[in-house]
Order: sequence, then C-alpha cells, then structure tokens
Amino acid sequence: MTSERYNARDAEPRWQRQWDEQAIFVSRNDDSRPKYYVLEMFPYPSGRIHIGHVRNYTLGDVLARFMRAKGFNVLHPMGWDAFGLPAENAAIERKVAPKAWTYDNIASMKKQLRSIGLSLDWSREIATCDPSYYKHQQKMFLDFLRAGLAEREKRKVNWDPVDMTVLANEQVIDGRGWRSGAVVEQREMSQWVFKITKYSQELLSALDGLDRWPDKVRLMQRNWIGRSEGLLVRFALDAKTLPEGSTPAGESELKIFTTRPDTLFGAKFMAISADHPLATAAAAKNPKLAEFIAEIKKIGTAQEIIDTAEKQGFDTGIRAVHPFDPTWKLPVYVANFVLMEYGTGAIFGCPAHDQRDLDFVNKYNLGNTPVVCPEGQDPKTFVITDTAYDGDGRMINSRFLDGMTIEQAKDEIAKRLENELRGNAPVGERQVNFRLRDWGISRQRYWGCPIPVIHCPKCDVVPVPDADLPVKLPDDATFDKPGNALDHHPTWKHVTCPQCGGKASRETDTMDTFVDSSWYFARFTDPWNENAPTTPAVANRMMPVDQYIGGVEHAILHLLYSRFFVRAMKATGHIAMDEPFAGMFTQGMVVHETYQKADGTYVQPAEVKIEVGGNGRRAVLLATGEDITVGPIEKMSKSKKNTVDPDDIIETYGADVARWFMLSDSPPDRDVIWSDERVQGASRFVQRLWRLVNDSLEFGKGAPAARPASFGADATALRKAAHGALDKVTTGIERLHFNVCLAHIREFANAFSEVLQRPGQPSPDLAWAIREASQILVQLFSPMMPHLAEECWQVLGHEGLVSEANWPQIERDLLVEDSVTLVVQVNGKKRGDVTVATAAQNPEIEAAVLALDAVKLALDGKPVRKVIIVPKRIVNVVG
RNA sequence: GCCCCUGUGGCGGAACUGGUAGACGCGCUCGACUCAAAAUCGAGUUCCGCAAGGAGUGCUGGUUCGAUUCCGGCCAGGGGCACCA
Repeated sequence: MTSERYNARDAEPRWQRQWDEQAIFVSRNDDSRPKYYVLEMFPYPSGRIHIGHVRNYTLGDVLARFMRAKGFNVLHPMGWDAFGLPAENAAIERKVAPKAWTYDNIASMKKQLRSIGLSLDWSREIATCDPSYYKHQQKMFLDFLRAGLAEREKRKVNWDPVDMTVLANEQVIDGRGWRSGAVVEQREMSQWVFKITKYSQELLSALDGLDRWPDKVRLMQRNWIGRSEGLLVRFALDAKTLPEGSTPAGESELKIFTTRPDTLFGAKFMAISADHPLATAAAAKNPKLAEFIAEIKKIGTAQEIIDTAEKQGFDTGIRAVHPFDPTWKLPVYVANFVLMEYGTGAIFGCPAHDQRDLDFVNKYNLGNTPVVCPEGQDPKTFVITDTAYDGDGRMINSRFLDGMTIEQAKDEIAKRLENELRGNAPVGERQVNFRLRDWGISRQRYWGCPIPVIHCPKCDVVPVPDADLPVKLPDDATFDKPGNALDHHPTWKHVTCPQCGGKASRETDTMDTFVDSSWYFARFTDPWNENAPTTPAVANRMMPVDQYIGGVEHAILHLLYSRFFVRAMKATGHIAMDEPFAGMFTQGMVVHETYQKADGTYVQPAEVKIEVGGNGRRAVLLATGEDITVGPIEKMSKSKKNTVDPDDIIETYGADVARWFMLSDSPPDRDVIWSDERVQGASRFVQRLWRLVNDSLEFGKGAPAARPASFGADATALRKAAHGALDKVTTGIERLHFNVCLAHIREFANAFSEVLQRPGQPSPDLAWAIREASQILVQLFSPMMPHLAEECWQVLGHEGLVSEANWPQIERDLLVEDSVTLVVQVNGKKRGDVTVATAAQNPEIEAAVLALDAVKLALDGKPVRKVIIVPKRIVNVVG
C-alpha cells in the first residue's frame, strides 16, 4: 500500500515539459492518417483566463486526446482573437499601446493555458492582430471586392456623438453608447459591407445538412435569416392626389410586399416608412407632414422606446388604387412602424387579420372588414373589434376569392396579378424576402484590421494594390482625444493614389473583429504560408473542423459570418468547401452562487464560509462572522463577485482536478454550478485513483507475462467490468457525454478497488486481469486527467507516454453475458425477477416466470391472459 | 407578441429506438480506525410506513400489457427574435 499522496503541483509541470520537449501534440500536414480537427473558439486576450475557458478547452482536449489515441492525425490548434476595443480602452486608461497591452496579455494567458495541460499544437499559434495574419485578410477583402462580395454602401448606423464612433447594435444599451452613455444617433454613413445576403437562401438551405449541429443553433440561424414568401404588388397611385410637381415617374405607383395577399380585399389603408421616397416627396409640399416625419425619425433605435412607442400615422392625402377595383381608393399614411430596411418600405394594412394594423385603424377610425372566417363560424356574425384574427379559415367578403382557403386565395391573387400588366410589367410578382441584412464591417477604430482601400479625389475608391499589402497599423498612434486614432494620426492616412499618383488618403476605418474570427480556423491549416491566406490543397484536406466547441452566445453572429466567409473564400479560390464546421457543440456556462452582505454588497466565495447544520446551509463572512445571504446562482461576473480564479484552483488542487470537475456532474451543454465540495470530491478521487493504481501494482506482481489461456470466475468478472467500462466510455466520449463517461469510470474504479480489497494473493490469472484492468483504467481517464495518467502509466512500468498510447482494444466477447436477469411484472408492476440463460426460449422463460411464488401471489388465482416477453429486459404477465 | 428548450431525491444529474426510475457524484446519518482531528474504510440515504405494502419523474387527461420517454391541455423556469408587412 502506498501512503504517499499524489502531488499534482510537482507532477503536472513535469509532464507538461515532457509533452513539450517531445512535441507530441504537433500535427503534421503530411501525416497520412485520417485527420480529425478539434477546435475550441479562440479567446480574446483580455489578460486572464477565466473558468469558462477552462471548461471550453477541457471539453475539446478530452476529444483531441481521445481521437489521437484512436489513431487520428489530430489538429488541435490555438490562437488569439486579438483585435478589439478593450485594447484601446487600456490605451486610454493606462497609457499603454494597444499592441503592447495585447501581447502582454497573450503571454500571460498562454502561460495559464499551458498550466491546464491542454494537448495543443502551439506551433500553429496565430494572433489576428499580427500583420502576418491580417495581411491575408486584407488580400481576401480585395478579392471579395473584385468578386462583388464586398461593397461600399450608404447605411444607417448607430453613431455615438461623444466617442465619435459607430457602434455595433450590441454596443447600444437602452439607446445609449455603452461607454460614453451618450444618446446614440441614427446617421447615414458610407460603410463597407460584405454581401452576405447573396447567400441568404444557401445559408438557410445548407442548415439542413448540418446534422451534427445543435438544433437550437440551426433554428436560431433559420430565424435570423428569416425567409418569408410573399407577393410584391404595385399599387397605382391616384394622380389627382399626388403632390404637384414632385412626382417623377417612379413615384406614380407604390410597391408593397406582403405575405398575406389573400387579405387584399380587407385592405383599409397603405402605410409607408418615413424614409420612403414618396414620404419625402409628399413632405416637401406639406410642412405638417415634414414635421411629423422629423418627429418620428428622432425616436432612436432604443428597444424600450420602440416597444412603448404608440403606432402613429399621418395621412399624406395621397390615394392608392386597389389592384382589383379602380374605384376603390386607399389612403396612404406615413407610419412610424414601417421600416425602410425590410421589403419595399411600404405595406398595405388589413386590420381584421393583423393586430398592428387593427390598432392603427382603431386609432384613426378607418374601420375593418374581415375576409377570413374561421371554420364553423357564421360569416354574418363574424366581427372583429379589438383582436385581429390570424388563424385559418375560408375567404369571405372577397369577391372571386369567397369560399377558398387562405392558401388557394394567395395563389389565386398571385396568378391574377402576375398576369395583369401595367406599363409592361406585371402588377404582382411572387417574391422571397429575407430578414438577413448585409454585414456592415466598417468600424471607426484603431485596433482592427485596416480596410485596404485609398480614397482619391479624382479616382474615387481605389483598392490598395496586392503588392502593397499589408496595410500596417502605425505603432505610434495616440489616444488623447476621442474618435478614431487612425484618423488623427499625423501622417498615416496621407498617401499618393496608386492610380493617378495624386494626393489621396487611406480608408481609416478598420474591419469588424468578427471578420478576423471568420476564417482563423482555415488559417490554422497552414499558418506558415506567407503568400496566401490558405494553401488550398492543405486546407481542403484538413478542413472542415470536425468538432467545433464554444459558447452559445456565438450561435448567430460568429457562426453565421464564418459560414458566409468560407463560401466567399470558395468563390475567390481560397478553399473548396462551403461549410467550415461539420460538428458544432455549444457548451454551457460555469455559474456560481452569489453572496451578499446585509448592506447588499457582494462578497467573494473565498471570503465566505458555508456551514451546514440541521436547519440547512448558512453562510458566514470569514473575517467578521456576520451572516451572509446566499443569493441566486448566476453567471460568474466581476460585479457579482462570484468568480473563481483558475490559477487559484490549479494551485490548490491541480489542473487534473479542475478538469475532472468541469466534466463531471453536468452535461457539457448545460450550465455547471461551481461547488467547492464537488471540487474536493474530484480531488479525493484523484488520490483514490493514485492509491488504486499503486495497490494494483502489488497485486499484479504474480501475473504471468503472457496472457493466460483461460480465466477463472473472479478474473472474468473483473475483465467484464474493465471492458464494459471501456465500451461505455468509448461511445460516451464519441457522443460528448462526458459526465456519463466519468460515472462509468468511477463505477469501474469502485468494482476494481473491491477486487483489490479481497484477502490473500490473487491467482495468476486474476493477477493478469488486475494488471490489465489497471492499464485500462489509466487509459480511460487519461483524456480527462492526463497528468495523473502519465504518472500512473509510469508507475505501471510503461516506457512511453500514455498520451501517445493507442486506445485499448475492446474484447467484445466479454460484453456478451451467458445468463440474463429479467424483471418480472404482473400487470405492469414489478413482482420479482428471474435469471435465465441468454439463449433461453420464450416458452421456457414463461414457465419459469409462472412458477414464481410472487407471480402466483400477485395473480391471486386469476387466469393469465397474456405474457409479454421483451428479450433481455422484462416479462410482463397480464392477468 | 411569435418561435424554441427545460421541469426526475436535500443538491448536480443517470435511464439506448416505450421495458427494474434515481447509475455516478455532492451533502447528510450511523459505524470502524484515532487520545483527538484530518485522511481513509464500511453501512445507510426518493417519500409515507415499525413492517407487509403503497405512492412517486411539474399538474392534468389520453394511447399502451407497460410511459421520465409518445399525444392533447395547463402551470413554472430559461433562451432566441421582435413594429419583418
């Protein structure tokens, strides 16, 4: 028996050094074995690893180590999503250059990552802020530009007037800039966009093929893309009502998009966006309308305001003509709820079947006519007052549509309007609309990838010639005034035009950092290529990522952008596939209880002592003994002070304990609650395994070198337990059911330790089985606790590293039982069990079951009506 | 408002395509070792009941020999989208 405790603090760095020196996790592109690409979302170098990273990278590492043992050429790289706003904030607040700050952070986080014992190929490390990376991104931008996948476009943006920058929607909180607190304005600005909408349909359709993605993520993307089918209808405008002199040809009609053409006979009004050209034209002649438009444009994008803002409209005086009745005139309103960005910026309103339209007509007394009557309702008595009806039914009050279903009516309307020409164009046209909008990538920021174009007063926008790449960020930017440091830089932007040689200036906007992360996975396949973003032959072989792992918060943006980007790379010849991630897994967060003092201030877990007594748990502040309120379990955050520092955990318990804890208890896709008791439980298990392996050494001593020809009952039982665990853990890892895997490992360890506690010397065959069992045990937990596994592997006398050992072969024969215990039920209630030979036939089983006293008792003399036998599971006697 | 997911002991959770509900762990209780504590080991731990037995997977109906699993309705919690025409 060993009395020595396993010392993680000594062992872990030792094995990490060994792995490093032998470079065993370096993946070679010329490796002929089948590849397996495991990738965790790369971190932003904030300066410190947080516990969520530990979970993320541990999940990936288990898979990487397992697949490596299974004989795959595993690619498991790591890098840094290194551009972004915090570096500039640090520059402002602490007067350090963004570059220096970022690289310092990378250095310290890399050290932390190493201490977790991850099997990463650091030879492929990339940082997106490095010119050797963003140079290629600039190249691709130019390629996209040439391919029509990048464009300059006037757009409405969120403008922070204090920080003088455009903000992403995510950076606008309650209508105010997240840093400055200033009310955000809507501004029209020229922006660079990627034409993601060119792929709307494809990005949508291809989701069906991503069968190793969570349904939830696919659904979110589906909704985000937001396909809707409908009809584009050109309403003629009554010329008499148009404002004089301000009606160019294009405005003599009003185009609307609708998904409910069936309700056309229920129309009561038309509504157009305040930004609609017709609104602008009408406002030019109508000061009151102009005032109204100015008023509603002032209302920002703040969600709260939009939610509570009343539906408002202003009658322009213009009248639209119903497409099926030239005498039917509909008033055209400017309304605050119509968006210029969606559809045509104009709608027709059918109040009876749309709640928003109903609210509108009720406010302006325009009335409503129901045109869809629910089945079983008398059309004569069917009236709409406050609640619109959007369900199924038959058409009423709709002339030639009456009696049709909604679908038939939609089709009929579409057919008729498609065939009706005005001018030389059909009045109606079936159309598909998407909610997805092009991806605006311009950011007025310094710390990002410069957009490689030059603005020339003569030649307009001129791309930087490929040979001049990279457009490097200046290192000497200053951050003493708000706004874009690139724009303020005294010399950087002043250049000569590559086309005419005249004075010109660089684009000072940089790319959204989501661009950086949209292709890094492809760069990892050959980060050494200085001439091109990828080496297509290599990228095509190593991609797609077989298993991508990250937080669900990236379900839409990052994952959708990447899917677009790879398609754009395909279109420009950098890769030959559509989808970057064959398998996607979204892991849950690490959460923790919160602790609050009586005055409401939060205290850290380390300052609190939990006392468990007869009347439940009580928390006490260590320093003063005062009572602490245990609050709800929440996502770890600095403000709630419910964080745990990975360094502390590794220092106290070791990386293996942290890793084991992260994998146990909760399924990986759910939140895991950090609990000190459970961490200690993991720690106890580490010591238990260490003792078990050391003990087994002694018991295994008498084992013959060669595998015995036959095994006794004890040895067979142990071998069954070992191979059974091996089988379950193997399939468990493949399915990422790590929590269940760990339970099976513990179960096996329990069974194993029971064998070792038996008195006396084991027989040679049992000794051999013990030796086999200890080896399997160590290999089973090696993906989760690699340091302990190496230490145990060495103790067991193996020469090489367990990290390089092949996954043990399962002996399937051992998984087959020759007898089986069937549960016996009478009328669905368990009354006992019966053990029969696996090969036993049904009549035999039935006889054995009916002979049971418990069965006779439960039947209570009633005749047996039926006996249901489910092979290897259950027998149900129906009486 | 629309869409989606989840509800299992004191707690985290397990249960393959309907077949012994509660694996495994945490906590707790009792016991062994110890002068004592820690560590370790053993026993117990869904609820009611001394027991036999009964009840039990959010609630409520249904399908089935049999339902945590399938179907309908409701309740609770969480997430996504949101003037999307």
